[in-house]
Amino acid sequence: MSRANTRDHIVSVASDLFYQNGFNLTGINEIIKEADIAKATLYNHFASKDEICIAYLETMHEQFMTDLQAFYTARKSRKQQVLILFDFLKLAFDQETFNGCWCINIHSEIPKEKLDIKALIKRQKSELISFIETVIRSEEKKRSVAESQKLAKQIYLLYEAAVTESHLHQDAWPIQNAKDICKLILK
Amino acid sequence: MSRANTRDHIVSVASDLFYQNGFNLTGINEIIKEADIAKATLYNHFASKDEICIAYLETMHEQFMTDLQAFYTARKSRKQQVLILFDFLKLAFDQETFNGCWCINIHSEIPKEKLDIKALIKRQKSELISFIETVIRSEEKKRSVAESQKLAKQIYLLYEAAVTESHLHQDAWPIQNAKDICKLILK
DNA sequence: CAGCATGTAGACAGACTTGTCTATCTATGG
DNA sequence: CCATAGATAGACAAGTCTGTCTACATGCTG
Repeated sequence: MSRANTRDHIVSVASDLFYQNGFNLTGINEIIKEADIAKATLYNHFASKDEICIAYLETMHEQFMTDLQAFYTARKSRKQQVLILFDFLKLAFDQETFNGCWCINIHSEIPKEKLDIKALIKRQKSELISFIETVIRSEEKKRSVAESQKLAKQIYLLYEAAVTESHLHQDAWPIQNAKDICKLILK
Repeated sequence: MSRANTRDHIVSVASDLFYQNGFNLTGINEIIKEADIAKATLYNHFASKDEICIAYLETMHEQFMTDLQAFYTARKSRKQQVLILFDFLKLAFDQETFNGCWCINIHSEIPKEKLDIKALIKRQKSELISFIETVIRSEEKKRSVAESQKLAKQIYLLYEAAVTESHLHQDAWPIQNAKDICKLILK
């Protein structure tokens, strides 16, 4: 591991630990041990555990949006493109590392007073809604701006439910059902 | 506080703390302080913090189902009865103490290995699905068993999304949108 | 090669965690 | 009233947490 990548390495290791075990149940000492770095190194890169949390959210989100975009782009010839959202989720669900929505997990764990983190999560969710809206508007069926925005929000809700509930129930039925509903509201 | 109610009192105090501040961020010492009891008293009633958690989930669920049933029973003359689910949620959302879904919060916080707690949450969610199914089947429109079950699951997903996302976004739009979708799928 | 930015090991501080335990007190019910 | 179940205050144990700090080492770049 070169020094140029130390920060990324820390975020990567912390991300895995946070996502699998939870933020509060992952201690600083575990991160440095897993990352094989000194504590001072960690604190050279991050002022606090909360900053690592923010880096975690940012990194996960960026990767997620990048992967989703690529998934979408590779399937641009299909009808009802937005349904790929659920196919994308199904692939994630089938991974052994799937542990639900990291944003929801963090949101459940952190104190209410951590407004910066909560605001970040909201922004990221809004970006997802915007992506969905973009996909919808790219389809043949023309809708008004208001319609598209409402539809995007509704599809977002379905997607979010599918993520959280497939994890909670340890089953894919929420994904399939959410997709079925999505087909209905697209008509 | 009479001794007959000590256990209930502990659960009540712990429930508020867990729901507002999170399970992991609420310590035993805080519970005994808030409940104004001795530590030995707490451990006389519960073998561990996990047992308090289970009592918390059971108590919250029981209260929730009781309240929901009452809410439903008081409105049995309306069409599309199942939509009251979202009205019920809106009332909860408007409470200052609203903090999302306690099951989801706990589910996000506890280690994967706590299979008993996860199983309990699943059972409780299944009870909610069953309730929704009962409501659906009581309506004029006749559906097959399979149809009712699928619809119940779909409405459940909408409800769950509405709870979690209204909390996350600190806004009621997820509730309204979920309700709109529900109207659509009921046709 | 040399200087310096960054990394190291790990001690330290102060706080907190969950659960165990003791001697004594108190509320309840017969 | 009396016996007992349950409550009390709080010490104790062993561990963990986050963040600070020191003296030294090492990798990188000019």
